[in-house]
Amino acid sequence: MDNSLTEENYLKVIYSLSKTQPKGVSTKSIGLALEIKPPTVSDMLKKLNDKKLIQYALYKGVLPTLMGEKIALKVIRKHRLWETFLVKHFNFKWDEVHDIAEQLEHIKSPDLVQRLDEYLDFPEHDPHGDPIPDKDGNIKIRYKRTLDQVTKNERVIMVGVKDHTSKFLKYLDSIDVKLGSEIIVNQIIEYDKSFLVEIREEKKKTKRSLSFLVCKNILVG
Amino acid sequence: MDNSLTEENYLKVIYSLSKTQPKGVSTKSIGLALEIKPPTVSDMLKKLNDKKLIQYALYKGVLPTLMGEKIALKVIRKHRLWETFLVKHFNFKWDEVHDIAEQLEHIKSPDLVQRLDEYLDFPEHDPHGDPIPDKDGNIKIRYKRTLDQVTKNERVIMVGVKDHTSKFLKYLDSIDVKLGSEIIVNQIIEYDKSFLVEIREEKKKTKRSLSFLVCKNILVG
DNA sequence: ATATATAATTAGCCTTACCTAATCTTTTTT
DNA sequence: AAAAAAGATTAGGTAAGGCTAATTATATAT
Repeated sequence: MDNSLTEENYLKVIYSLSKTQPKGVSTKSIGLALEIKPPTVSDMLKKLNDKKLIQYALYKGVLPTLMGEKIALKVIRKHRLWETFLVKHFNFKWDEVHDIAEQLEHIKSPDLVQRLDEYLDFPEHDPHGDPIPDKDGNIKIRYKRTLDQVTKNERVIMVGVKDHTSKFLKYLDSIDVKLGSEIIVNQIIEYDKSFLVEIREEKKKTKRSLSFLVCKNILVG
Repeated sequence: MDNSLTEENYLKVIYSLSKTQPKGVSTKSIGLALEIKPPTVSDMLKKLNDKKLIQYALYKGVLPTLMGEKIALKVIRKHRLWETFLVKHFNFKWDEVHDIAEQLEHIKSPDLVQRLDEYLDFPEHDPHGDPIPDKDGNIKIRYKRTLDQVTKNERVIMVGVKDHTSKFLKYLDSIDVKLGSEIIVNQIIEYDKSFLVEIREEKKKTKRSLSFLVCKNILVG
């Protein structure tokens, strides 16, 4: 009845990759994401297909079925709720919670998830701004741009990150960019596509130069 | 370096059983506790012995080494901290937390355990009255009797249970016996060794008859 | 349109953690 | 003290989830 930890991880990754590979997720990309060699992935795809959790035809990419998507969303929901919990109640930093949540997301107890959700007062986003699916798997996707798509003199709010690595998150900390920060694009340098911005917090206003790569990984709305 | 979930479960059970089988824990009892057949247990004992986590000689009982005990105590510490957390913060009942804690106890993050301990303000006992080992594995064992060892007219405090099954815990709920309850032994019925007691809470005083089996499973101090 | 490169799958193995059936050891009974 | 019973271990097998090497499909480039 229940899925193994390994199956859950495959479904989560397939679900996530399907957002950028909507025609079918490649064996290779799954292997890369899970750090598992392609032949092993092939075996598991057969298994998940037999269980009707993914749609799979030999040599074609895979996509989750409704069932598979539901399971993936449950795991993602738990992951994001736990991350929120760790940051809000245990004072972890946003760059410290991923690995722990990666373990906690596999705890099996619907009752526990429900109470966790209640304890957090039904949050809609995790500490990185990612939306938290509700208990029925509904996920609110609001339209977002990356900062590099913003035009000169626009004023936007930082609402998420695309790069979740600790390195990137710590860099954002160091330049005082956080969820909710107000960013005004003062100038765009044509030569390297870097942005000169003003970051506004409660009181502070800081001028910064942000590289194209950094802008590409900041979600604003 | 790290131990598998399975190894942790063996070490935990061997440690616990060593308290009642101090000369050496039998293969059979380990199998019964873990619901695993004796040949499987034999295999694992060899493995744990090779890792120097238990002392083992063929056909003799086993005992944890210092290393093994340390690992067991870490797992037990996590189990009891999580149980405490679930009851205190997520409003679970004391009979609902065991299975969830059985999963949570294997989450690997020393940092998380530390913050959990802090969040709970360094509790000394879990919701069943069992002592929680500190971060160095020290465990405060206070002398305890079971209620059946109490003599007539003595006044004692309920401090724990020996039977941790949901059935027993729910029975105690139903007769309003909880940690901290004051129990006065009014009479001991010779025929069936049942106890007539008075249970005192804040205001309430209730007279009850407790069977010998029930008394055997209530710890008082 | 074919040759080449890339990606995916099959074949064959390994380890972990289980199992049953058979074979010791040890303990208990008589 | 020998026989019987109980307990433990060995032998051989299974499923899950990994791997490498070899093969087969598909995609890309000339």
